[in-house]
This record gives sequence, C-alpha cells and structure tokens, in this order.
Amino acid sequence: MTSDPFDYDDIDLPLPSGPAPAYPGNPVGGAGAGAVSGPSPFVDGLNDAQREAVEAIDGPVLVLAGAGTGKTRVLTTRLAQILHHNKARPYQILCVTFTNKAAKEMRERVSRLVGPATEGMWLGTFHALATRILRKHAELVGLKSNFTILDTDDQIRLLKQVMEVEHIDDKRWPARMLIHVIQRWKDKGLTPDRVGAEDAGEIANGRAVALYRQYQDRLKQLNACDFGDLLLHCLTVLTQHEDVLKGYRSLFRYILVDEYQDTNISQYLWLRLLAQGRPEGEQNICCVGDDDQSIYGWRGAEVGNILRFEKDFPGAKVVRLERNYRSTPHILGAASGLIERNQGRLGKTLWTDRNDGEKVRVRGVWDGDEEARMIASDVEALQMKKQPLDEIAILVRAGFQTREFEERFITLGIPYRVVGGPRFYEREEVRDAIAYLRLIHQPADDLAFERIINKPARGIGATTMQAVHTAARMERQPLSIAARRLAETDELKPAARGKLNAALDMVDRWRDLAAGSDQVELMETVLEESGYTDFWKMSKKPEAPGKLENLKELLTGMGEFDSLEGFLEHVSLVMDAETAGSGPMVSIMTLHAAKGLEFDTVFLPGWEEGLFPHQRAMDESGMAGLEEERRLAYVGITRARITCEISFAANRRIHGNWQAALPSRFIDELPKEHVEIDADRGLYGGIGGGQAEDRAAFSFQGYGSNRNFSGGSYGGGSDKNTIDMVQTGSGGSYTSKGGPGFQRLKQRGLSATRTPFREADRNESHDFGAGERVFHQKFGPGTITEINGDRLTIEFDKAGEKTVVASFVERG
DNA sequence: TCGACTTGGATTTTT
DNA sequence: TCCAAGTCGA
Repeated sequence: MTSDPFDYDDIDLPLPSGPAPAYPGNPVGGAGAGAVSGPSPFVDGLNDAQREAVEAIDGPVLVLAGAGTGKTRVLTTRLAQILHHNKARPYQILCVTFTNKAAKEMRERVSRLVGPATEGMWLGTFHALATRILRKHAELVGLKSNFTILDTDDQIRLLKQVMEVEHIDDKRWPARMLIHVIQRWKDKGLTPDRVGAEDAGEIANGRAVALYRQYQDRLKQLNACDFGDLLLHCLTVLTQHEDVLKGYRSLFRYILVDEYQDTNISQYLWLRLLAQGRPEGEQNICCVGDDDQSIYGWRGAEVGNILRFEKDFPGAKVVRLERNYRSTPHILGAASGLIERNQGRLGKTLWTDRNDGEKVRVRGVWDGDEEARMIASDVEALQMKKQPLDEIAILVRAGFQTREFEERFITLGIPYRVVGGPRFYEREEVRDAIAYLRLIHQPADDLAFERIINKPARGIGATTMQAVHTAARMERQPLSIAARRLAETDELKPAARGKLNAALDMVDRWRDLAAGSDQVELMETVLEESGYTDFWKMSKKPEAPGKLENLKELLTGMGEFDSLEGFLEHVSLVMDAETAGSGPMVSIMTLHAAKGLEFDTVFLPGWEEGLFPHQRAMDESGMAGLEEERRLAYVGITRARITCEISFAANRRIHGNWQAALPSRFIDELPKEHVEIDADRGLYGGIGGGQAEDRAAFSFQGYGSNRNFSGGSYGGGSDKNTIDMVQTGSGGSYTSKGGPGFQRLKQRGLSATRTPFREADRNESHDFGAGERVFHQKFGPGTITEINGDRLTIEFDKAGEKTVVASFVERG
C-alpha cells in the first residue's frame, strides 16, 4: 500500500482548539449529563441494536446500518429522544441529510413523535444548512447576503465565458469536463490557492487552476455561488473567524448525519469543525451510514469518512444494525455473498428471521428487446395477480436503458413512471421565467440578464450584446447597469438604443412592482408584459402546449411561498417539484435513484460485462470502480422485498451498434444456493406466436455452449461458489460489432413495436378514427393509420410508426 | 431569426 | 442509432 487512503489529516485547515467553549444562556441542564434516565415512550418495538443506537445520546456514535435495518427509524427516534429528555432545544440540534426528500421525510416522522418541536431544528441538506449559515456571514467572503445560487447550466455558461477570455479551446477541453474538475476540487475543500500543481496537471493546457481562480472571481462579481461554494465558503468563514466558529460550536449540541458514507471531504471537514472542537464528552455527533451502499464516489463522496470515524472521535461507540426487516433470506443471501467480494469493508452480516421466499432468479435472453418483452409480460402477469404496480420496479444501470421498457409499456398500456427524469425547474421555460425574477431581484445577475434580454426576441441581437459586454467590462459593472448607461449615450444605433431602453424600462417597472406585490402577481405580470406567454402560444413546436402548462404549474407552485426570496431559494436548492402521478405505476429508474427505496418486486436487467459493471467505471477507477459497481449491484438486490429478477442479454445495441455481451461477472459471484437459473423460460417465457421456431435456432443453450460463460480474466469461473450456469465451451468469439448477433437479428425482422403482446382484456372505449391527427406525450404529433381495438397504429411526424394504447394519446 | 444541416458524443447526479 | 448543440444560409 503506497498511501493510506483515509489519511487526509494533511488538509491544512486550522482547527482552533483552545479551552472548552462556554454555553452562554444555555436554557437546558448541564451538558453531557450522561445516560438517559426514565422511561421513554419511543424505544418500544426497537430491537437491541436499534435501542442501543437510540439511547447512546451523548458522545460520538457511529451507526452502521445495513440495507433495510431500520436506519431512518433509529435516526428519528433518536431525535425524538433528545427532545423528549430535554437534552437540547430544537434549535440546538443539527441534523443533516443529503436530499430534500430525506429531510422532509425526517421532519415528518419526528413531528409524528414529538409534535411541532421540530420547527426550530436545523434539519436539512448540507447545502441548505450551509446556505443558511452563509447568508448570515456572506460579507466575510466578499458576498452579499442575497447571493444567487447557480445551477449546472449557469455554471457551465459562466465557465465558458472565462475560457473564452483565457483562449482555452472548448472543443479540446469541454466546459462540462472542466467544471467537473473544479467541482471535485471544491468537494475536497480546495480553494484555488490550495490546489496543488500536480492536481491540475495538464488539464486545460495547465491553466486549470487559473481558470478556477477566474471563475471564482466572476462568481464573486455576480454575487453568486455554485453548489460547491456553499460548503467551501462556509468552511472559509468557520476557519478564518474563530468567533463565528465558536458560536456555532456551542450552538449545535447534537449533530446527526444521515448517509454518512456519501459525504465528501468538504462536508466532512464542515462536520469535523463543528463537532470535534467541542469539549470531550460533549462531542455529540451521531453518523449513520452503510459503507456497502456508498455509490457516489464519482461525485466526490469519500467512503474513507465512515472508515475513519473512530480515529477522528476516539472512544466512539459503534453500533451495527444487522437485522433486516425487508427482504427474504434468499435475497439477503444473494446480496451478502456478492458484497463480500469487496475489500476494505467495515463488515456487517445481514440476517433475518424470515423463512420464506423464492431464490433470486437469473435469466438470459437473446437481446435487449427480448429482455424488455419478457419483463413487461412478467409485469402483466403480476398485474393479473393483483399485485399493485407501485410495488414493482425496474432498476437499470444507465439512463438509456429505460427506453426499451418505456416503449414496451406504452405498447402494452402499462402505466409507468421514469423516476429522476428531467426536473421541473430545469426545463427551459421554467428557467426562463425564473431568470426574469432573478434579474428583478438582483440586477447584478448577468447570467439571468443574458438569458432573457432577448427572449422572446425583441431585436436585441448579438451586436448590441457585444457592445453591452464591452461596456460592462470597461466600467466593471453588471450587464444590466452597463446596458442602461450605454442606452443613454449615442454609442448604439437609434434602433438598438430604443429597443434596449424599452427592455430595461420594463425590468425597472417590474422591480418597482416587486416591492408592492406578491411573487405570483409579479410573475403573472412579467410573463404577460414580456410577451413570454405569447411567445409560446404562437409557437408551432409540439412541446409548446406542455410548456404553457408548466408555466401555469410554476405560478401555482409559487403561491406556497411567502416571499420572492423564499421562492428563489427553494428553486436553487430544492430542485424538485412533486409531480403528482395519477394512480399506481411501475417505476423505472437508475440504480442510483433507487437507493433508499424498496419494492416487492425488483427487476434488474442488463447485467452484462461493460454495461454493469460499467466499462467506464473500471477504466477510470480500476478496482475501486469495480467495487463501487458491486456496491451498486448490492443496492439493487437489496431493494427487493419478495422477488428479485436479474437478467442479461447476449446482444445489446449500444450507440446504434450491436454488440455481443458476456453476462456480468456479478452473476458469477452470486452464491449458488440463493440463485435459480432459468435459461429456458428466460428465452421463451411468455412470448407466444409463430416466432418460436425461428428463435429456437438462437436459443440460450445454443449460444451459451459456444462461449465461456464465466469469461474474462477475473478468475471467478472455477470458484466453488460460482454458478454452473452453462457448460463452458471453446471460448468466446462474439466480440465484433455487427457480427452474427446483428445479422440474425435482422433476419428475424423484429421491431420493438410490431406485434402487440396480447389482444385480450382491453375494451376501453375510444372514438378515434383512422386518418385522425393525434398528439402523444412522448412521440409528439402524428396520424392514425390503423386501429385495432384500443391499439392505435400511428405514424408520428418525428418518431415514425408506433403502436400505442388509445388512452395515451389525445386529439391534436 | 429561424429552420435545415452537420457533427460529436453517448454512466451514474444531488444540491 | 439517436440526440443535442453548433453552423450556415436565406
């Protein structure tokens, strides 16, 4: 081992030690008063380990909570316990989560236990809490307290501007990639002057640090932060202003952290600053996490944080939650056997006293299309058995995999939802509308200015903007200010001048209006007067009606906030709008998005080398990457309560090329005794019709006997625990693009939408006629060419011919 | 200013 | 293959 991966003590952050902080005006009794006494109404029904985790309120505690072991329950009960025993006031508790969803759920659950006491609690995401602190001390890092929080789009545009000035070729060094590099530095708590030359290397011709520095300067000029800055600036404030640090240290008497394995270094340092400086015995920090579920290494999460907890807090109590309440023994056995292959775990053994359930099933199919058919027909079968669709999930490795399932479900009329699709506040029209508000709220918001000054088109073109930019740079003023001055001089042609003035007058008027009216009124006026609503009303684009809907939705949503500021903060930090789905639906999502969720039935398609484990993860991060992929597999399997179905395809189309694939090594790694191989049904299951004969030639056996199933260089093949799925043969040979797989598939002449699976049981009435123009949410406008019961064959203008269920289209 | 065309890239993603 | 972003001409 060349270096200790957990040793980042060298991070040069001064940690003021000094005497124990006093607790001025502390309203509750003596600090660190020892064990909880008296009965607690909350711990009933907890198992021993859970109870231990809940009752060890004082001192550092690390809770290693395996999947499905009641982690959230422990966390919420612990909070209730602290409040119930009057160990601290709500506002003296800091409780950090990663997502807004988790924060919301936590607050609800604690409220159920202790009532409204949760209101004053510092409960939220790292980013939300850091923002709250930073707004109070913004001036200490050269910002004003009404700073804007930029999203990814804005970040990239800003960086592109900086790159242009620095003459860095965007082709050679894509801004997306560079912003990622900068983000990683921020995740590590590194300001530009802390980044080492060796870290930057040859990136952007060795100018990466210079870009970073300039990018930060620009942010400051804009009075803006990106997400990383929220933490980073907070760290700067806390380390450079001891009085501030002391204040928060004494304020937060109890710190609770959820999903600790996902913290990055900067979040870690933030927590350490607040907790570690407290007097011994009062370092009341409780971190809950599971090293086996750390799947965000690629965005800066540092499993090391959880592994070094005991070192940071000597004498820390470590509690393991190992009793699983979620899954059957076979599911747990399969998952445990898999994860045991990872090195450097803290180690947990999940167990359950359940005694039911089927083995995890692994099926091989010919190609991705067949996989989708198979799973969709399984879903139909479950539907027949009255299994609620909400309890079914398809978890994929990569986003593009959702498509074939979607198409299948559309054809069959199975309601589904893709979780984690494009988010509400990231949609073009919503971002535009918000940009107007941002500019009104903050004249210095250049990115907002640029976004909307000519949208809808009002004759302020590139030439005018060029002049505005030049003026702004010379006067060192925000664009909107510079634009105003420019419009008062003769430097612009009269036409441009007039148009610019008109636009600026409009914004000024709205700004006056903002003072006297609420944000909904303001937004309505802006959308109306700017011509933005009309812009979409006039648009002939198929998505225009949807965009108008979204704008309405935005107005509705805005009503729930008490101020414009409150709303803007929500938008930048809480980037999700609850899309109230109608009725139960099958969930399709990535494995990452599935963390923390559970379903009765889970389908795990696409277990093929290169896709899962993903090739890029292994190329970029080697063994560590592979282990993270394995954890991802572990997360996937442990989502299932009752049924877990893994599948792989022998051929898959990736970027338009047919590629032969080997089954994932993870399949080999599943312990035999918990897995059932179902090759026959895997090939033919549920698929009727006259193609069986045709298919037989390419049966799994036929294919399998032709290559080494356990393939690859990862010697799992001869392991005792390995599944003897198929006899190994003379070694693999399907490696070329467009090889045999491709040819044969073409011969079969199958397309994703040709023949509906089942004709029966659907008599939902509709009154569409052939030749009628219709509109489909996903495929856009089209013309009906054929009607078959409630199945409509439609020639879509953009998407080509598809067969869909009538209830999915509307008249267009 | 908008549509037609070319080109390149195509894990995972919260905040 | 398929999609988004960028380029170019009218």
